[in-house]
Amino acid sequence: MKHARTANLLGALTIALGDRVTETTSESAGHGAAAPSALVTMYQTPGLTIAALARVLGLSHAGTVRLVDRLAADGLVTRRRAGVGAGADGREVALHLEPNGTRTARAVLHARAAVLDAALSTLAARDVALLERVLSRVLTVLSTDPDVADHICRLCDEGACPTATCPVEMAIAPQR
Amino acid sequence: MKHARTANLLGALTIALGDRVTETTSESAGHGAAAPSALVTMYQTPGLTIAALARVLGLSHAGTVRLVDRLAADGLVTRRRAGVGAGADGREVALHLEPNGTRTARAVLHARAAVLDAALSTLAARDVALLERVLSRVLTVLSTDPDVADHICRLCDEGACPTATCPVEMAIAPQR
DNA sequence: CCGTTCATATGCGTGCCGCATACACTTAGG
DNA sequence: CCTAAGTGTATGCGGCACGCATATGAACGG
Repeated sequence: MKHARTANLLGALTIALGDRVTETTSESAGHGAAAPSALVTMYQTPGLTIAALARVLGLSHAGTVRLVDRLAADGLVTRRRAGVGAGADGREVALHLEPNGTRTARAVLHARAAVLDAALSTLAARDVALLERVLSRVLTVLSTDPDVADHICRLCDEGACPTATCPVEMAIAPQR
Repeated sequence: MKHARTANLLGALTIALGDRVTETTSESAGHGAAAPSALVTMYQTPGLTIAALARVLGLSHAGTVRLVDRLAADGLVTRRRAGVGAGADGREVALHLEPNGTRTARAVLHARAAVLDAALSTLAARDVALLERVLSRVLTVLSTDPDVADHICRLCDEGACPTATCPVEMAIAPQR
């Protein structure tokens, strides 16, 4: 415990922001805590299979099936047959957002960004830049393999942080 | 969205650390996600009532009753009659940790600190000091009233961050 | 063809929560 | 006092979301 006080403050911030992000994104999506991540993931990676989505979300396959059921019942998501081309696998399902789902995913990203931006609102520009550097370094430490990386970034806005510059992606790039 | 990339990295860190802290503390406590906070709160504020604990945890009163039921069934917590003195209220219950509960609360705090400290492990001392200052500033912004403050600090280690120096407490001190 | 493997789906049980209500005790009014 | 309102705690009930075990249907090697 080399940095007890800093660690404790970091834990408090994690709770404070985590609560607020979970609350606002769930509300935006009109579903439980897992739905926002699912919508954002499908928004940024259209055509995902159920199994792939389950890995990103850290849910069981069964739980992911039920989650997609709920989102589909709400008209946010559709299951299509995957791979119309040569290597088609009739068992797989390709997940795509409906227009409503796309709007909802954008709303989720917007709600999340609003919470996080507000937290940074009183920092001086220099402090923001320094924080950005430190955050990148910490995220690099936590990104141990591609599965973990996808899980960490399940709610990320790739527009704000392109894959090419994402510290999480760069940390595990050799393992892709 | 003035600081889109920094905000996004902060969100990713919130998810990464939040997941790990929730997982390890729940495992340490041998119960669900709310139990660690409950144990730590009772550890640092012995004799709390159910209503007060419910406010800190952000649960309904009924949910808190059930949570205490589970912890008591496990031999971690006892309900005692509150206020043996003059202003005794026979309806109130004073929550106290059993020896096992105290050990478990310490294990929870240790597990949390281990996760957070590991995240900071590769930072230079200067960067840690900088981060500590920035975190304090951000937490100040998020601490709007005493209820929010108690909720943010529900899993905090007061030994690592005494009330007198806690930015969350200082921000809402005038309202106490 | 036939068995194995794999992706998806479903039956069933569980954990944890909230709402509405009941109960226990306190306090204020007549 | 005795009654009525108020407050802290507890319980009946239902729901959401998840996991485990298993079923269904498609792909592929032999």
